[in-house]
Amino acid sequence: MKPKDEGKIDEIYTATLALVKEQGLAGITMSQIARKAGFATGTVYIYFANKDELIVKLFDKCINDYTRDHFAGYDPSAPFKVAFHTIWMNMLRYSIEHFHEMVFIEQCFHSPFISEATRKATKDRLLPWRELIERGKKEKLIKQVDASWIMLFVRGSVRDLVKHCAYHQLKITNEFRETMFEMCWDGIRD
Amino acid sequence: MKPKDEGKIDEIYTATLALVKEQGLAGITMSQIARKAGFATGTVYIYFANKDELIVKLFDKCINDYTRDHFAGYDPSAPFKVAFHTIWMNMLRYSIEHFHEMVFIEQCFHSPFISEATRKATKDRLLPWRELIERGKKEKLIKQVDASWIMLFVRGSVRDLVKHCAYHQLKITNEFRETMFEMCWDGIRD
Amino acid sequence: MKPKDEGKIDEIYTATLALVKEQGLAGITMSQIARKAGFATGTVYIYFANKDELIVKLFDKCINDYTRDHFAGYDPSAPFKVAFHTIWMNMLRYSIEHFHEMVFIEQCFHSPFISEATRKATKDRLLPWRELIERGKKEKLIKQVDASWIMLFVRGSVRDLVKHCAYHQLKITNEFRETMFEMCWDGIRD
Amino acid sequence: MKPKDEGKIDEIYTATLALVKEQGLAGITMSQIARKAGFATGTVYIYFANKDELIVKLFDKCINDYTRDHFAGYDPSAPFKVAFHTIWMNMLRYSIEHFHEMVFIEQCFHSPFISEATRKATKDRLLPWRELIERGKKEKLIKQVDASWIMLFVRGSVRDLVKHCAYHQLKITNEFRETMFEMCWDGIRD
DNA sequence: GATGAATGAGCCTTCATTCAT
DNA sequence: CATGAATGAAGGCTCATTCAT
Repeated sequence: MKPKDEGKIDEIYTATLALVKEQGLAGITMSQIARKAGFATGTVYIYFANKDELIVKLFDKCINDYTRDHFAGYDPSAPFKVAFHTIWMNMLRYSIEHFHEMVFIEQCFHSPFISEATRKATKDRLLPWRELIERGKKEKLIKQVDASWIMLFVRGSVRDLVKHCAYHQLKITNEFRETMFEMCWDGIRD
Repeated sequence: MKPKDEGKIDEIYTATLALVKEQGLAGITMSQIARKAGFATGTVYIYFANKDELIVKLFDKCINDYTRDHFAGYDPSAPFKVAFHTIWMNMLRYSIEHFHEMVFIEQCFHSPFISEATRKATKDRLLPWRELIERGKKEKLIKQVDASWIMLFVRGSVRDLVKHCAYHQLKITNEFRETMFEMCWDGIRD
Repeated sequence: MKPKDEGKIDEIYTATLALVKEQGLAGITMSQIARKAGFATGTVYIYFANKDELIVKLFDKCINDYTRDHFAGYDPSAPFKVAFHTIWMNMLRYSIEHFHEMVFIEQCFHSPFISEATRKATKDRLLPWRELIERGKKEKLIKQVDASWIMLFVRGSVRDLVKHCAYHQLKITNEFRETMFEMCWDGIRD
Repeated sequence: MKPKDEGKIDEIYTATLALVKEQGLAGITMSQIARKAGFATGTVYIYFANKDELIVKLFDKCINDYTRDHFAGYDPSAPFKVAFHTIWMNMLRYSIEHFHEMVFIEQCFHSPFISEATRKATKDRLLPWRELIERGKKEKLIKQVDASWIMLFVRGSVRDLVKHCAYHQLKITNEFRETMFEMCWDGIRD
């Protein structure tokens, strides 16, 4: 008996992400995905009930990875700026290494695939990040501004920088990283 | 093709933008657009040769408006920070008042509708903005960082802030505007 | 403007019935139906939301016609045997002239298309027929047997006779009609 | 192909008949059959080359049983009415005890599975039944009517009565049997 | 010009059949 | 033999586009 090969799920995910990056959510087809992943159309339906489920499950996985990666090596007891730096760099790294995922998540937010509920659930996963910002405010290290605004300010700038680099095939140097970090930091510090 | 009723084009545009905001580029259909605009499917084809042309023309119009609006009331001979403030506020205002357009542009960037050439042509239109940044660098008012990075840093943060406000139906107060401006400004100033 | 041509519905029905007679409900396809009716596949979907709806609506129409036709020229105040004769002949005529419909109804009864509720609703429509049988019993003209059994005895024999004739392309003469009627009548009379 | 486990064939048959009764020939799938029979899809293909063969062989088996059962305990030398009674009761018993088979046979007649030839071959198997009818005519015990008509008259009424009982879960009493027999008999006797 | 019915190519999905284990 | 994952042809349905009114 041939057991279900769960590894195929990742191949399907990878193929989907690549196609969405190239063509957007509009216009990708199940047969394209299957072809790119290297098997027959029907095979995709062994692992996913339908296109919708494939997109939604991939979305969930991406959101999971995205939020989890923020906190790699994060030590909440470290000094604020150190902790902030850790998360900021994680955010940057994820965006660079998972550019396809970033694009996919963005496209999903305005699509018939993702429900309002899913959209809203996403932000709860970044609670420790929000708490860190609040701590920074309490320690008078950063501006007394609504934490959401700080978070968005940081994420928005990171995202557009990464996109730019991705589109223009720029290598992202350590110098770039630190320069960008300084800009963010200067923007929010008290 | 010289249609009598030029206003219909705008109604088609408005309908399209609203639908894309709700459902993304994926899943909008010509008949949906027509219905939302208030006329028959065939009518859309009197004003646009096909779906592709509709999307591309709307994209062009959006990019045009977007870039043009940056420079409303912009006086290149004003002091740097004043000029920068003008453009920054224009950018913010556009993003707020034309949220649908912003979403649409974003979705188009990863879609089969927009070619690589179109994508790249966009940035030429912001030349005066780039020149202003270069001037700020020369006047040692802002950091000695690649102008593109400054531009992206600014735009990215503005975009995510506006998105957040749009999704959460937050009113955007003058206090908010100035606070955000301060963050951007502190981020880039020397 | 091209108005919806309701006549197309009948053409679709006719095509469907012919195909079901030839191939059974199993194996008829929407494109076959469309081709036989003489238009494109998509056209069928202008008049019916999906295959299911097409089958169910056709089934309803057939049941309607079938039951209605029983009572053509039926005079409840006529002597029992005359009234019975009228309905019996109507039943026979319908089965002969609407052989396709008969086959279709039969196939639907054991199909995923027809619900239990629909199945049960059908028999209510033959109430006057049942009442006539009850009257015959009261007048001691026919056997004191459950009315359903009488009805089924009659319908079953008629159906199989008609099927036989249809399959063997036999002409149905008046002599045949009267002979068959006599058999039925002798079977149930007291 | 000499499969070890001949019993599996019967399980496949039983599963198929049950499914056809529930859903009709339309809409039954090989995997449904396999699941209902209790093994894997591929297993069915060890015993039958394909779906077509499965249906046709089952059809043949059903027709065989059906016709064979007519003549259980049948003594051609018995008086006509006794012999007729025997066969009539056999026919009724089969229809009751093999209701699924009856439905299946009926569905097959209008399906792409059964050829015209198969359809016609069926009736040859009832030759002794036809001969008995002819004998009854010669003995002036029954009406001088085409034997086929007599046979169909009898079979049709039996079938619909049984269907009715099956659908309404009625118990079939001996009284019912004899009453029905009387109706048939009165219908055909001279 | 405006309409919306008609068209048919193409997408999602199912399912008969095969085949590696 | 038995299994059920893999395959891909074919069917249901959608939707961009055309065209008769």
